[in-house]
Amino acid sequence: MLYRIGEFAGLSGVSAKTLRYYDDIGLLRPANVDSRTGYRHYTPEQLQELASIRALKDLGVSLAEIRLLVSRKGGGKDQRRLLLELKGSLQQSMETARQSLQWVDAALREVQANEKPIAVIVKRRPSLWIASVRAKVKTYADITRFEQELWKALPQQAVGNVRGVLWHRCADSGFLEGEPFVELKERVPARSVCDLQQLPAATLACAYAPEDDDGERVYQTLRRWMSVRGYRLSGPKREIYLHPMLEIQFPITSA
Amino acid sequence: MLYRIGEFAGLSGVSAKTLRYYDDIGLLRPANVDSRTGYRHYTPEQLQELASIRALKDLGVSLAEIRLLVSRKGGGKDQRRLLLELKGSLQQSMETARQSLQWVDAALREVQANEKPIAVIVKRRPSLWIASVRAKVKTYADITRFEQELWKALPQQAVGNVRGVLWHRCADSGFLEGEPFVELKERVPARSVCDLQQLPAATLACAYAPEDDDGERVYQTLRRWMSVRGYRLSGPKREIYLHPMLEIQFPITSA
DNA sequence: ACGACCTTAACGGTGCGTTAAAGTTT
DNA sequence: CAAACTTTAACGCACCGTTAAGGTCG
Repeated sequence: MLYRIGEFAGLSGVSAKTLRYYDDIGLLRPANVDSRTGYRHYTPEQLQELASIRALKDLGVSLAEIRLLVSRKGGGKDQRRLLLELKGSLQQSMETARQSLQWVDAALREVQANEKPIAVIVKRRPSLWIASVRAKVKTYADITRFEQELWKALPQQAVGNVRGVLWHRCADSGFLEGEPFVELKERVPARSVCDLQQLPAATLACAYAPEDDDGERVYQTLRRWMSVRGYRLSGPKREIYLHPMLEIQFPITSA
Repeated sequence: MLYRIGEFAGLSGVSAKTLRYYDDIGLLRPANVDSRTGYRHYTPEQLQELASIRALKDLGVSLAEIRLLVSRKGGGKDQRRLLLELKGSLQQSMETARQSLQWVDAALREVQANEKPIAVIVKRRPSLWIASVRAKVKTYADITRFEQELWKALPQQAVGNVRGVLWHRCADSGFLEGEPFVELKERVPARSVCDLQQLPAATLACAYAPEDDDGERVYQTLRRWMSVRGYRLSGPKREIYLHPMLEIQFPITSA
């Protein structure tokens, strides 16, 4: 008993086009192909094979992976490994969805309160040579004095585009400790007024605020974003000047 | 202050190619394009806009939807609606992942026990004219007698390809009640030995067994599959003959 | 003038749906 | 002979990555 493609499609609930595609990519070859007409013929057993294929696909396995499994149908070893992998990726996608849900709920509350939701994105930044001065200050505004001092101490042609402040301690801890810095495009001789160092490469959770804003809402959002995802701070927070914007960066490591 | 595409790409963590694509599809137009050279220029504010775009994308929103949101930035109404939709789809995908996880765990146990996991697929079937005889029997094999009776009572040219049994009661309930049926390709006059009726359209959870198997494992798998997903049986179970296979179908309705 | 930028254009990959033109079966 | 099937071939979708060939900037 052999089925032609249309009947097989009807029985299996898969379109004829999909069956032809599965033939083309070698995933499910018809049991027989008429050499004169090119008509494809399938057996009832192939209904079961197709069901296995569709079940795996519904679990999110790619057709290429399914083909590997079906072709080298051998190892129970391979099967176990695939299933474990699958389990991992499913757990991952559940966790991602859970976190996204938390974000959406927070965004709904913010929209309710007529505030614009704050977007957080993750970036990788390479390490960077910088010149900086570290200072304890009473208010955020006080830090600008040190920025100017740093600026004047350096040869202009060596200064890059990136400028900002590293915050080692923030208002929560009783006093502020900031470290204005500028990127260095070239090596400069050491000097007394500032430190030369490498800002380490890092993975950063970032968000933006207008420069004239105090950014408190952004800081709060980033802190919550990290705690929801189970990240920890892995260094001083960074503020980057992008007039008229301010980019606030939290260096993170997982757990 | 304007950035060229490369610098903007570096700052935002998005590739220049992606930025060109976003320009092409009208999702993020550069603030300025040099009419002579075609160079694109971006503002710092666009970093924030881009961050919102990427945040939405990471939540699984399509670029087309994001474009709609960004362009008609008006209604908080629209925003709320989108967020609620998003919440729904996220909950859905979490639920799907949860169910898939249960399946994978079950499959792992089966592989452990050296059994081949049974694939379940869902199909929609249209309604079907059938002729049938209903009978109470002691064992599954006893039903074949009625199948032959039905077979002999019908004009061969009216009989279609689909043949099987509807099970109204199975062994669990103390006795068996089955109803062999055949598809009718054309109307036939009523006759005493069998009923003529329409098998209703249904959504079916299906799995396969070799015809010589009793199919108990398949039944058990289908029952568990339904309970995990919160489906209920919506009619008699169907067994379809596809020699040498048997397709077992549970008609389902959600919850 | 050299390298590091920028431009458009084109193909590739996934998993098919959707015509279109032509041959086969009943 | 017509209707209902089948075949291959081609384009399209989303979201870019990846060359390739050629202008621009410092």
